[in-house]
Amino acid sequence: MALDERKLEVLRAIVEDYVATQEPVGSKALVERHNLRVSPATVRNDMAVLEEEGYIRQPHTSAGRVPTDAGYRLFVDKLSRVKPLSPAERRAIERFLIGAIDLDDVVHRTVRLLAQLTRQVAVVQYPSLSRASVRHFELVPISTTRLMVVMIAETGRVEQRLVDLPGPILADDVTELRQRINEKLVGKRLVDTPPLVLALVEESVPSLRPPMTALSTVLLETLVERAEERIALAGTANLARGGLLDFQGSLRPILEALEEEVILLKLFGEVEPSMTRVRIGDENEIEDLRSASIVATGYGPGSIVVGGMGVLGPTRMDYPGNIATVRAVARYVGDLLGQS
Amino acid sequence: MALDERKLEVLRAIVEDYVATQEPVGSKALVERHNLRVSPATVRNDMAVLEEEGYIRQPHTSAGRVPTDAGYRLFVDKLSRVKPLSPAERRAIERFLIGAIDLDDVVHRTVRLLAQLTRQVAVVQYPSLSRASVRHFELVPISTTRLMVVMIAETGRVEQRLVDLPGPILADDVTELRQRINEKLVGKRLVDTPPLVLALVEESVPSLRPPMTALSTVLLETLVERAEERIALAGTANLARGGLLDFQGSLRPILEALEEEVILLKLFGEVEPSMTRVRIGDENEIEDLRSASIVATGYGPGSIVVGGMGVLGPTRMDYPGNIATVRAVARYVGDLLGQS
DNA sequence: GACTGGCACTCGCGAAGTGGGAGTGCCAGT
DNA sequence: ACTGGCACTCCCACTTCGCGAGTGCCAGTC
Repeated sequence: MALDERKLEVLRAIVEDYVATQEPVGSKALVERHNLRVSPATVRNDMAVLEEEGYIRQPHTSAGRVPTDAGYRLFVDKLSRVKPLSPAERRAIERFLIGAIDLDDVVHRTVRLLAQLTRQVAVVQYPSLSRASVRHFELVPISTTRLMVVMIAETGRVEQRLVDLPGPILADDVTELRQRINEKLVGKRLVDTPPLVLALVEESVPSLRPPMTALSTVLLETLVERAEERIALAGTANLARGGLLDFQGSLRPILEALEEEVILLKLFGEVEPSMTRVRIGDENEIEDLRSASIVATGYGPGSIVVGGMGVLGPTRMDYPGNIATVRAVARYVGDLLGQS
Repeated sequence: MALDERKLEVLRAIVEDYVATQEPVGSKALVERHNLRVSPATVRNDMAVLEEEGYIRQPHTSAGRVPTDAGYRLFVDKLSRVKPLSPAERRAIERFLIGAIDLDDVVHRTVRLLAQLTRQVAVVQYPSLSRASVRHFELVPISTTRLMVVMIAETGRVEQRLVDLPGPILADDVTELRQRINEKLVGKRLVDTPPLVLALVEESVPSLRPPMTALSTVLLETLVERAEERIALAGTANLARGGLLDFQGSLRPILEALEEEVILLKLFGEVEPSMTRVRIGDENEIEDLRSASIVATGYGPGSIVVGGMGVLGPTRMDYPGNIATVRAVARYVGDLLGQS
C-alpha cells in the first residue's frame, strides 16, 4: 500500500510531537496541534496503515503512537528539511571557536560546542594522521644513541616517538638524515609514505643505513600502521537528561560503548566526504547502541576529509536540528583548519 | 560519651555489611554475620548511641542502620586496615602496564586499569608540566619567520608551540638559540624557569634579541603560566552500576562535574607527597559531588610528585580496597616513570 | 470512495487500601 | 552490664479499582 501525501504528513507530525513531548501522541492531539484539515477518525485510519507498514507502533493497546526506527528513518530521509541555524547559534559557533590557540584547543572547544548546541553527547575525532599530509619531520638528538622524531602534520597535529639507534651518531649525520627524510616525505599523505620510507633505506649511503633502518621501523610501525587515532568526547551528562526514559532504563551500556575508542572511531571516523550519515537505533551494528542514534559527518579543509565528528543521543532526538548543527560546526572547523 | 571498643566494632561491622549488600543493616543480621559475642538487644543499644553521635542513621523509622558520612570517616581513619592486594591484582597491574610505548599510552592504560580494579570512575592527571623538569628544548624552523618550539620533559611529556618571529632568521641563528636555551634550562623544573627565561633575553647579543624575545613570550605564556594540565578519565559506566540507588537518583550532576577538567584537577591534582587523601560525601566542596567519595594520591618517580590519580565513586565504596589499589597503581606508575 | 461522528471497548496508570515482616525501643530480669 | 521478651512502627510489595485517553469499527454523509 502506497503512503499518500497525508499519511506522510501524519507521520511527520507524530515524529515532531513525540520528539517534543516524549509522550505517545494520539489522533485528537494531532489534529489540534497541526492543522491537518481532517478529523481525528481519518487520522486514526492513516495511523492504522502507518502501523501496519511498521513506521509507528503503540506502546500499549490504548495509548497513542510512537515512531519506530523505520519511522524515524523515513522522516529523516523524506520528511525533514534541514533547519537553518539561528543567528544566535551561528554567533555561538564563532565565539566559541575563535581564539583557539592550537589543535588540541580547537578539538576541545569543538566537542564542547557541539555538546552544548545539540544537548547530546558529542564526539570529535582528531584530524586523522593517516589522511593528513606531512608538513615537516624533525629529528632531535636526546643522547648519542637516541633520537626523538617529531612529525608535524598539515593539520597542525604533532606526533613524536623515541628511537633507539644501533650505535652512536654524529650531529652532522643527524642533519643529513633529517634533510633526506624531509626531502622525500614532506607534502605526502601519511598513508602514502610506506614505500617512500622503504626507498629511503634503500638509497642510504652505507654509513647511514643502520640509523635509517631504525628510524624507518619506527616510522612505519608507529606513525603509519598504528596511526593512533584520537577522540574527544563531551556532554555525557546529557544522556542523563531524559529521566531514563530513553535508553530503556540503563545508561550503562551506552557509557561503556562510549569508552571504547575503537567503537567511536568506527562510528564517527568512517565518513565519506561531504556526507552526513545518520544511524538510527537498530541500524547500529553495536549491540549496546541499539537504543541510540548517531549523526556523524566528516570535516577538513575544503573538500578533504581529515576526520569525523558528530553527536549521539536517544532515537527520539531532533534530527533536523542536530544534522544542521553538526554540519555547520564541521564546516566551520574545516575552514579553520584550512587557514592555518 | 566515649565510644568503647565494642561500639566501634559495631560501626565497623555496619560499614562493611552495608558496603557489601547496599541494604540497611539490622541488629540481628549483625550479630549473625560477625561474631560479636553479645545479643542483638545489646547491639541495638550500641547503635542508638552511634546514631546519637551521628555516625549512623535510619533511612526510615523501622529499617536498619546506614553509615553517615561521619561514620565512613571514622571507619576510614580508625577502623580499617589497608587491605593487601591479592596476587592476582598485582599481576594484573604488571601485565596491564608492561609494554606501554609512550607516556600517552602509560596514562591511558593506568586509568583503565584503575577503573577496572576498583570498579569506580578512575582519574589520572598527566604528569604535570610545571612540576616536571626539562630534558630538552628543540627549535624547528617551519618557515623563515616561524619556529616550532618543542619541549621534552623528564617525564616523557612533550609540548609544542608555534612562534611567529618578527623577522627572517638564519639557520645558524636557530642553532645558536637552541644551544643557549638548552644550556640555561635543561634540568630545571619548569616552575623555576621564568627568571631564567628573562635572563636569556637580557644576555642575548643584539642580533638575536628580537627572536629571543618572541620565543620567551611564548615560553612564559604557554608553557609556564598556562601550563595546561591534562586529565584522563575512565570507567564512567561504573557509575551506572548501583542501580541508581547511589547518587540519589541522577547521574547527571556527577557526569557534569566529571566533564569539568578544572574540577578534576582540583580533586586529583592537589595532592601532597606520599599522602592518600580520602574525601567523603559532604566533605566535598563541589556541590555536585556531595553524594560521592574520592580517593586520590600523588605519583611520580621516587618521592617526587608529578601528578595525581585516584578514583571516584559512591560514598558506600570499599575504602580499604580502593585505597590499597590506588596506592599500588600509583607506586607502580611512579617507578615506571623513574626508569625511562 | 473518501471522510466523519458516534460509540463501545481496551487497558495503562495512579490512588487507595491491605497484610506481612523486619526492625526498633524499652523494660524487667539476671 | 547484658539479655529476652514484647508491643509498636512503618516500609514495601501487592491488589484493587475507577478514570480517561485512545482506539477500532461502522453507519452515515458529501
